Amino acid sequence: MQSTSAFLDSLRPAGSKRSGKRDLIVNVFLRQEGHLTADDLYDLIRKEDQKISRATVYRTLQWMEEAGIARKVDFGEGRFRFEHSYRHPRHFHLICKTCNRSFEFLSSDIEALLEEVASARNFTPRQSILQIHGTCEACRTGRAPAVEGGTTELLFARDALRIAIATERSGLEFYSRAARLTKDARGRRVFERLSDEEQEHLGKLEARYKELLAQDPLLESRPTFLFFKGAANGLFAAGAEQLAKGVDDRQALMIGIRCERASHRFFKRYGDRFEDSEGKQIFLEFATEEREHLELLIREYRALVERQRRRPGGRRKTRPEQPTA
Amino acid sequence: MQSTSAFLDSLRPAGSKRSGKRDLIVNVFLRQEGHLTADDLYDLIRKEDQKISRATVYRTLQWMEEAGIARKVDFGEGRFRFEHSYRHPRHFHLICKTCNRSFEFLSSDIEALLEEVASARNFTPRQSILQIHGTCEACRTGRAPAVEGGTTELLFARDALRIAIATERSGLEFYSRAARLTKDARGRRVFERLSDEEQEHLGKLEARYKELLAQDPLLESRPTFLFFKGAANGLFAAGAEQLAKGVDDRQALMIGIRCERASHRFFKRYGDRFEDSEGKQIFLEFATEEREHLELLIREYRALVERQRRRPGGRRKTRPEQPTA
DNA sequence: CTAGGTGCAAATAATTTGCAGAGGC
DNA sequence: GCCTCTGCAAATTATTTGCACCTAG
Repeated sequence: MQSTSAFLDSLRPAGSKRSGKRDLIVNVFLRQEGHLTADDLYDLIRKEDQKISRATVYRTLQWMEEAGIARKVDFGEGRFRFEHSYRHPRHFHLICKTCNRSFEFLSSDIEALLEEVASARNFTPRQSILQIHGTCEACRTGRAPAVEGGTTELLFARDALRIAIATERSGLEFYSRAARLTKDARGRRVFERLSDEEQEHLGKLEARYKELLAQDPLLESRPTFLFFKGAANGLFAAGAEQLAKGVDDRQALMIGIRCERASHRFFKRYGDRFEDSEGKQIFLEFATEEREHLELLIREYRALVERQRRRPGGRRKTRPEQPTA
Repeated sequence: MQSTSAFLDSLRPAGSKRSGKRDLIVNVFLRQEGHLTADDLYDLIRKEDQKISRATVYRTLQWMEEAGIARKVDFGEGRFRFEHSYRHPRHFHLICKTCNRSFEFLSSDIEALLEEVASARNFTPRQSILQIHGTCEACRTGRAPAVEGGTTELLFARDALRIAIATERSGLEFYSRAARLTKDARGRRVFERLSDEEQEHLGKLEARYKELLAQDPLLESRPTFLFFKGAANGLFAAGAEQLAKGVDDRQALMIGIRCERASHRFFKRYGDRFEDSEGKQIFLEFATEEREHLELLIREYRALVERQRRRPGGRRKTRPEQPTA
């Protein structure tokens, strides 16, 4: 965590002064893992400096919120709790009413549905709060679970990386199959090129995944943080299946376009969520790469349609779909 | 609303006394539509009786919560609001940070995902809070929307009835098609019978839907309350499509079983949600009917497998699936 | 030297509680 | 008559603020 102080300096708003008290409070706060009440934090601070008052803790908490270091969360207890947002994406909560602990998760599926609901109601969403209240495993069974949660940053990186890898695998499958099936020579070359790129990128991602595992030996056995059904077999899996059923060159390109678009959107969404960390890099790089593929495919699609129009082949009932970025 | 008082009497817990003050507070509360703070309610009460104190309002609110008349909701404003739960299913909220109004919705899709998340984390969910904070249409565009929300009870009944009707339509399609395709005479008769039942039930549901519309002429144009993608074309739609692709008698029964089970679950889930109202009747009746169909199909399935086992036809690689309720 | 930052004590805001009297059953 | 309900005022809890003093830039 050596970059923490650099991060803090960068976030210090203009016209604010350094102060030993504040630094102490911020540091103690960032050292904690869970969701603290103002009083929890006050007690912790008091252990290191008897002379800090409650008011200062409250004021610093407010300052941290404005600075984007802390997020205020409300678990319906009649007082607020705070979680730090440094390398800690926005997420949802499971809240145990027995032990008052809370667990974090994210669901791409739910987030997509939330967007649909908001849009159906002509509502502009800014932030969503989702809490599942109930009883955790430990409180129900009376003994500690085999593996604890671990840090959110690592879990998030792990899950997104898994999705990225599955996507690359299915993309590789898709493009190499498409290259085999495509009759049009130019289109085939495009698919071959993309297949090579997916292959290369896949290698990189797998290396990153290994690095991640090295940081926490139990990482693979920790519970899921990011739920995303659509990506279980990769975002290209459905496309690859469609290819097997037989499609023409134009359709193959269109399927590729849809898959790349889904993939780009996914990585853009979650890349943006990271405040500042290695994870952000991975996802945004990925999103950019997918966007380039997408644009390449769209150009190819347009070119193919144009060539077919000039040299019409079989009859065609409807005008071919027009792709958009 | 003439059954309100009967409802209240039934909910009055043992060892509690009638009191004019309390009755007044409860009645004023139930007359309101939105989400009131304790103070909003106090102000309203004060208009009718100057001599009621804040403490009594708070105490009555607590009593109403215990009695199941009111639900405490927390929109993160630092104080609680209350909504009445009489004929008012649990739901989620869209909260406008500009005008502080809130809008209600429900999503079967999201609820299903929430259950999956909880189960993946070995968490026993008791209640979920879902709030989308943002800006409502009126605040964004500066003018009132064409049609307002209406009462939740009617909207819920409307949406669930639409889903029920779509389900019956697709069920009818499924069973009549299955009856045409089934070679086994006994199986065919089962499908014919179910087809007739769906037909009859469909008529009933459509009549109920018309009654609902009579209660609110704008009902059809009001925004969606209950979101459920899976049911857009009815819960049997996918099954009917599979039939078209060609299946044998046993597979047709199995598809029917799956569809009935999905349908039973859906109506059970939302029927249970209604505290007490006509809607509850509709859904629970429906759930019961679907359950009976389900059991009939399972019996038939077992009988068919048994007959086929005794008089083996073609070779079969795997043992046929065993259905469960 | 001056705009913040800090401690202390008092203020606020929502909600709860102790207590004595009022009123159902 | 007993037990619950009610009003009033005081208490409680989480959080904020006024003010005098302190300190970094």
